[in-house]
Order: sequence, then structure tokens, then C-alpha cells
Amino acid sequence: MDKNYKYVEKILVAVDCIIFGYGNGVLKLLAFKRAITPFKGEWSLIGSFITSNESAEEAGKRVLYEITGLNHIYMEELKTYTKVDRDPGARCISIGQFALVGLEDKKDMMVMNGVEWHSIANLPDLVLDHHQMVTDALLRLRNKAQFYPIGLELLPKQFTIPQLQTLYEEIFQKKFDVRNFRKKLLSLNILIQLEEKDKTTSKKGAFLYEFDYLKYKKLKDKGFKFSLFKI
Amino acid sequence: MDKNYKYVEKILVAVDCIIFGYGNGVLKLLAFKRAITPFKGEWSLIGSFITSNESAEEAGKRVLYEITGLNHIYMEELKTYTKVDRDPGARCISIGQFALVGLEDKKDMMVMNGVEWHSIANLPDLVLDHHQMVTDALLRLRNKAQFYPIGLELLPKQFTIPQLQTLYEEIFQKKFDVRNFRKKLLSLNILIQLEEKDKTTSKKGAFLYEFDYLKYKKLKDKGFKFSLFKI
DNA sequence: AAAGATAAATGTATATTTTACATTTATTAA
DNA sequence: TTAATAAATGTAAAATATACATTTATCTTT
Repeated sequence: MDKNYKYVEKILVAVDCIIFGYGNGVLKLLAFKRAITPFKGEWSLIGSFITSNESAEEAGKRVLYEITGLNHIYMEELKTYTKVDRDPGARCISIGQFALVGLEDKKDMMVMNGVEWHSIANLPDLVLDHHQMVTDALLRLRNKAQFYPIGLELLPKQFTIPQLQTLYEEIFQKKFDVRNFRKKLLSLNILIQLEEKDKTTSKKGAFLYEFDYLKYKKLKDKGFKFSLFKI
Repeated sequence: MDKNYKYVEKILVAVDCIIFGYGNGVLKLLAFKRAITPFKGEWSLIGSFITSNESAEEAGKRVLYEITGLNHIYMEELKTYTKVDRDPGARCISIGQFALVGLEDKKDMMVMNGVEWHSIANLPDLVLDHHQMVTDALLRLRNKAQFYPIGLELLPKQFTIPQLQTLYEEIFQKKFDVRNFRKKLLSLNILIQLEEKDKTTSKKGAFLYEFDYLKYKKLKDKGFKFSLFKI
């Protein structure tokens, strides 16, 4: 190490993952019941200390993989929690990592002992400042849903418009008018209608759609701003 | 320290401040020429290692004060830079702190040797990943200007509409129509028109305004979303 | 006192977007 | 054939955004 850094204090650096899952029309958060001290028996976000050979995002993805077997998951930094006394055990900062998991295509997901998906409407108490992290992450989720076609991360590759609407209604805890919702979504021109219908929820069946990711990306790179709704 | 944390690696944690200043119609960035190794003679953002008794924001505000004497400055977390090899001297993560300084009311600001305001249009090369931090911060600034009356931080308490427009034009590098700009701003109902005029830039003089911060806050708390412009 | 110069202030018509709201359609099961 | 059910659709009114040119207040000069 460079001698100039020699006398500087080092700090414990953790990541904690705020992992939202969406399945069966319900928005969920992944948490686990700690089996060992500290905080044995209490609910906690999934986290880890960062090691010297990984970035925060790598650490987040690593621990998510270790605990769920999930890979290639959408993850971004939320914010960093650095209050001096946030962890009574030691000075420790934590980098919140925000992640989104579509649960419909992950039915085969491994679920470790003590790890559970909790409906957002009914969260358990969480250790330390983890509840604050979830509050912050929910704000981020809403913000993201407004300016980014978040169905890309939370819905299966093929989905129906009513499914997409239910996702938005779950995220915003608010009903939208079906005619206006469909009109607005289709006006963005990033959905491809397929020929098949999904008949699992109605006799008539609902047409399946896919996101046209390339078209979305092109428009975005051109500076086109998506705003899905005035909420 | 709790024994459970005993065998975990610690990491150097720094803050780097991306400090935007606005004065004389120009948007500027604060940087300093390093007088000592490492990177002696190169331009760098203002930063510091975090000590064990301060949060990231406290560290950011401390170093800003140490170097400029500035106090009570708007500061928020930008993002954290954690790539393993971002600093060749040592494994070191850095928390970017985004700050805004209105320079008109700070004419008496102390300027330490080697510390300089650089016009955004003409930035020097910066060490490490500091240029990336500035790029990220500029995006944040634009985003913030769109959804928050950023004049609150970057203009003197009393200001004119043309001044406010110049600020927005500087931030977005784009001209706005004077009629539409004024109409939109006044329609938000958070400006108080004063009786005095500012005659420094024209014979006719421009009416001075103040932000009605309380009204703004009330509307915001009610869930009212400000969107200053479709850019 | 009048004229000239300069930036500030203003209004309107058109286009676009958002909102509110009720009926018809496709399909399966009885 | 009928009943049941969720999916799909259209239109008018309101709100917002855009494009665009002239008048006003004041100081300076003649």
C-alpha cells in the first residue's frame, strides 16, 4: 500500500440488499431470520461485508447468489448509510443495494432456510436501520417505475397489459383507469403485441406483449424521456 | 467492538465533494491542485478520509469548511465509488457528496491556495475517477433542477426572473422562451414578488422575487409534484 | 425636452397531453 | 343458447405545453 494511506483509519464496509420481488400480483421483500448473533432471531436484509477484491455491487450480487442461487439480477446502488452509531456492534457503514426480481420466471428458485419473501403490505420489524433502507428503496422503486419500464425487470418476458397494470397498481397502491393506462402504455411504442393470448385469467384471454428493449434503448439514447405517469 | 466483527477486513473510506457554484451567470466546479503526493500537481476534487466519529455527510461538510470556510451548505450523497482498482495506491472506496453553493452572497469567501472554481465548460483533467463523479453529478444537477426549485440553493435570496432563467439555461445548456419560462415559474405559485427592482442589468429594471419556502414545503408535503420543465 | 437605446414584461392561438367516463367483445362453461 | 367474465375499445372536455412579436419602463444622449 502507498505509504500516504498508512496512518488513516479503516472502517468496516457492508452491503445490504433491498431485494424486491414481484409474483402473483404481489410486491415482496426478501429478508432472513438471523440464525447467529448479533441479532439472532431477528429479521434482517441480506448483506455481507465487502471483501478487498470486490466492488459493492459485486458483493451484493455475490451474497444474493449465495443465499438464493439467483444470478443476473437487476441491481443498482440505493444509498450509503454512514451514521456513526447505526450499528451498536462496531463502526460500520453499509451500502444499500437495490435489486429487482421477477418471480414468475423463477419458480424453481432455491430458498435457504430462514430466507423469506414478505409482502410489502406486511413487513416484519427489521434490525438496525434496515427499515429505513426499505422506505428509501420503495421511494426509489416508485421513482423508477415512473421513468423506466420497470416491467422489464419484474414481469416475465411475455405479459399482458392487465398484468402490467396490476404491477403498477401494486407499486403505487393506487388504481388506474384501464382505458387510459392502456392508451398511455401503447403510445410509448415500446411494446410488441404477440399473436398468442394468455387465457389463465379470463375466458376471452388477454393478448401477450413483449418489451421492445432495443427500441426503448434507441429512444432513450436519443434523449427521449419516458414518463409513464403523472402519479 | 463486538467479537463478531473481529475478523472482517476493513477498508479505507473517503468522501469526495462535487461542489457546484453559481455566480456571474456561470456554473462552476470547485477543485484543487494537489500540493503533496499522491498526484502532486494534479487537479482533484476536495475530499478526505472519513474518521471514526463522523458520517459521510459530516466528513464532506468538514472538509468543505476546512478548505473554503463555507458553512451551512446544501449537500447530499451522490453515489459511492467502489471499484477495486479505482485508486492505485490502496483499496479505497469513495462516497461522492454533491454540494451546491450560491456564490453571489459569498463574495467574502476564503479561497485557499491551490483551490479554484472552474467553469463547467472548461474543466481541467481530474485524478482517479473524479471526472466520472463530475459527470454523474451534472446529471444529478439537471435532474434536481427539473423537480426542485434549485434557485433556492444557487441564487441569492432575492433574484429576478431573468436571473433564474439564466441559471436554468446554464444548467441545461439550452435557451428557453422568456414568455413561457416566466409563465411556468409563476404558475407554480412559490415566488413572492417584491416591490424593489434590480437595475444593475437594465434601465427598466427587473422586479426582485423571493422563494416562498414554506409554501413550497407545504405543497411538497401534500404530495404536489413540481416539474419545472419538460426539457 | 425629445429621441434613442436597452432589457423587462406581457398575450394569444394552436397543439399536445391528460382526464373522466360506459359499452362492446371474445370466449368458456352451464 | 344463454350466462358469466375479464379484455378491449372511443370520445369529449380540461389542462398543459408550445410557438411567436410587441409594448413598457427607464436611463442616457442630444
